[in-house]
Amino acid sequence: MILKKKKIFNDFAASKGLRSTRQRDIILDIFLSTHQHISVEELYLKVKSSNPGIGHATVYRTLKLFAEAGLAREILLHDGQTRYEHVVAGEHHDHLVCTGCNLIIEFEDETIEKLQNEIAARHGFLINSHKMEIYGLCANCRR
Amino acid sequence: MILKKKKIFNDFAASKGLRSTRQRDIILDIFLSTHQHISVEELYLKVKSSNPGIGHATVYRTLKLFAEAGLAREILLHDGQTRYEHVVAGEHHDHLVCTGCNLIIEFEDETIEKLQNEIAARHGFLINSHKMEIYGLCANCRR
DNA sequence: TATAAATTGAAATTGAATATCAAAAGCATG
DNA sequence: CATGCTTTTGATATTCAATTTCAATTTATA
Ligand SMILES: [Mn+2]
Ligand SMILES: [Mn+2]
Ligand SMILES: [Zn+2]
Ligand SMILES: [Zn+2]
Repeated sequence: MILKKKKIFNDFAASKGLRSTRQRDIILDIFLSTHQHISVEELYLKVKSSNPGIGHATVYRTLKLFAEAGLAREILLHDGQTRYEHVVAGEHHDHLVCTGCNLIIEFEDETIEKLQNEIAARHGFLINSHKMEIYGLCANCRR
Repeated sequence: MILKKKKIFNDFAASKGLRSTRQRDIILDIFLSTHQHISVEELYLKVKSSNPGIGHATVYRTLKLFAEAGLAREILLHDGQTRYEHVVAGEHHDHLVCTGCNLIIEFEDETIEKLQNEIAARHGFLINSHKMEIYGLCANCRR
């Protein structure tokens, strides 16, 4: 799985004429070792702890490349921090976000996706992406 | 319609013990005269053109009050600018956003709303709000 | 190895949004 | 309509994420 993702990035890099660098390898390794929805700052700190030399700008730049390569998806919730999550080929999901404890639950709903497509078609839109987030309180935070 | 909205704000202000100020009246008038999805900066410039004395901070503060009063809804699209739209009592809609020309089309879909409620309930969530945006190219921008 | 081009990272900059705080304005009271 | 207290305002500073800059370093290719 991890190897496959590395291959995806290498192929992307090759197709774009990007050079292979130690920094990108490290950042990719660490990104792949994390769980979902990590903020750039969190990842930067993780990277820095084992590789103090790697800079802020490089982490930002590299995560954008991962998104472009299809490895990562950028998600903007309501906390002013850009987060990235892992893309699983052929899968899509949206988010339930607890405003109490920041818990994020993923869900997918085919009917909603289909309706979205219909709505876009009805208005002549060619869909590129969509975002859907439901904000509220999770079971724990309700009481 | 406009009078009704002004009353809503006045009642809100009264209930909160807020004072009535020239600035808030002006900003409300101008907000109510605009169309949907205006950014804070856009509104600020509009306000300043007829009332050069009114400051940046006051516009930000006042728009937050409008949202709190239920007159306005804050919307965060993918351009880093907070926008506000008019709230129509009892109505809700989501957005189709053209990444080519920034056209925004509003839509509502009861089935989607119902499914969202079901999903939240299934996970024990108490919904506070949700956002759903579909990004793509509008009919014009497609060609 | 030499050369050209891409990459990096410290530091500066940007841009939206908020905080600060002295001055001004609103409001209740006599 | 003056007094005194509280809220509001707005110029300015500050914050914070993110981007830009650019000299130095690294990579790829010959
Ligand atoms: Mn997710
Ligand atoms: Mn709208
Ligand atoms: Zn929670
Ligand atoms: Zn368009």
